[in-house]
Amino acid sequence: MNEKTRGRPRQYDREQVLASVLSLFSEKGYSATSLDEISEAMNMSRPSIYNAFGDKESIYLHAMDSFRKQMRRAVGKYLDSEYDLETALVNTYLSALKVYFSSQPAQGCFIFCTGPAEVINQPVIKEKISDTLIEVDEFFQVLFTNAQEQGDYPKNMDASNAGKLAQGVLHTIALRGRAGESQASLKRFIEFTVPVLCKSGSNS
Amino acid sequence: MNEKTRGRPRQYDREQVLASVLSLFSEKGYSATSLDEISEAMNMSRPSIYNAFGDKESIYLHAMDSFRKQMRRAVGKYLDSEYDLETALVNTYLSALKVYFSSQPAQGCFIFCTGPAEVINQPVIKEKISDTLIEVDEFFQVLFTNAQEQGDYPKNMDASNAGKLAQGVLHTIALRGRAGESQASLKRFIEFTVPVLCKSGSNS
DNA sequence: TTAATTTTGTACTAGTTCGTATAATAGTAG
DNA sequence: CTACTATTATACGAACTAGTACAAAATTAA
Repeated sequence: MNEKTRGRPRQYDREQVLASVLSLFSEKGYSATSLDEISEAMNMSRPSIYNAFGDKESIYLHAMDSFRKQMRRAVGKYLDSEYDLETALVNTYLSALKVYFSSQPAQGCFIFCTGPAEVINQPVIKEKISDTLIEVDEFFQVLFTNAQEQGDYPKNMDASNAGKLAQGVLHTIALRGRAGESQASLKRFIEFTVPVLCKSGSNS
Repeated sequence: MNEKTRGRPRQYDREQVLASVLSLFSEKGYSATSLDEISEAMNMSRPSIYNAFGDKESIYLHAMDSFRKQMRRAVGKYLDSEYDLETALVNTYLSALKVYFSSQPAQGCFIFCTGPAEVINQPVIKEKISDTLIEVDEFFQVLFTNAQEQGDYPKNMDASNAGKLAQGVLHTIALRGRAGESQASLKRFIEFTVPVLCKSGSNS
């Protein structure tokens, strides 16, 4: 790619304005956020936004991608590591919790707190959420599969559903945080939950 | 209360129009639903709606109450019954699943799929969601406490957090259903999950 | 009948919504 | 210095928005 391109140079930084609009959408949700507010948050004129990111739905999809990247950066390291299952799960949840509580008041998971409302009439958003579910399910499934190989988790357990349940914990933490439950309370919940997810040894 | 009241009689049935608007809000979420659409769905003129239910936010709150009643009717019976813990949990989840998949496409839980988006800027909705979380947590906690008394669940386990985890399963099922995951897949997930919730006997 | 009361229907308003047409601006290429 | 290209700014428009003023309608009470 060329270092310098022709035409008037951009005044905005792509990552930065995406972070701004992600924060805005995370606060107000998709439908309640107007393009005027988006324009102000991004510090870009409306036509510039359209030129750069497309229409409102497309901006929202970009924000979803941005959030997913942020989460991957936060928890990706627990995938290919020497952590045992329990440690990996606890660290993953605590890292997620940090993101969910990174603003005041806590806003939980951008995708699972603001996305589902739009799903029925916005097939593209539905698709993106479904895709996110699959990615996170696979993330957790890998943790359980690795643990099975290392004798850390019973081999007769279904790692796929175990992964889904592990993501379920993420969902409820996200919702609860946004609804006002305290971070301390959710940490206690995590401490209770992780052993339950791991030590279901006496299963059929 | 009087059987016959003065004034022009109502043309609408309260329960019926609440069901209509609940269905509409469930599909589109709070912010994306206009009063024109509400008016059409309820088959009531705008001023009549204001007279009966107040402004848009108030209508939404009424819809939330209506949904909570519906869920209580669906799962309340598993509270004071002779069911053992595992059966009560499975039945509760399957009953919820029935509600979540009662329309095409599945819309999941009205409250936890459409509510969280509005929470940050609508304190009253946040309050109602928080209240719902507490009620459902207590519902599940009772199941675990009863099981402890009957020797069905280890007494050294924290029934409160167990209840929260049990509601978490509800959250993830609701989200996943709305995002397109199949009912059959979620049933398999429930079958996997319930024993995990119940049989964590070898815990510290 | 007449008055009082409640619901309903029409019509309106002031503000907001998303998206775009058009032109100015700021750089590169030759 | 002239073309070319990409981004930005101004301004607009047609549609929709939540909420309400006002009068008509339908009932009960006296």
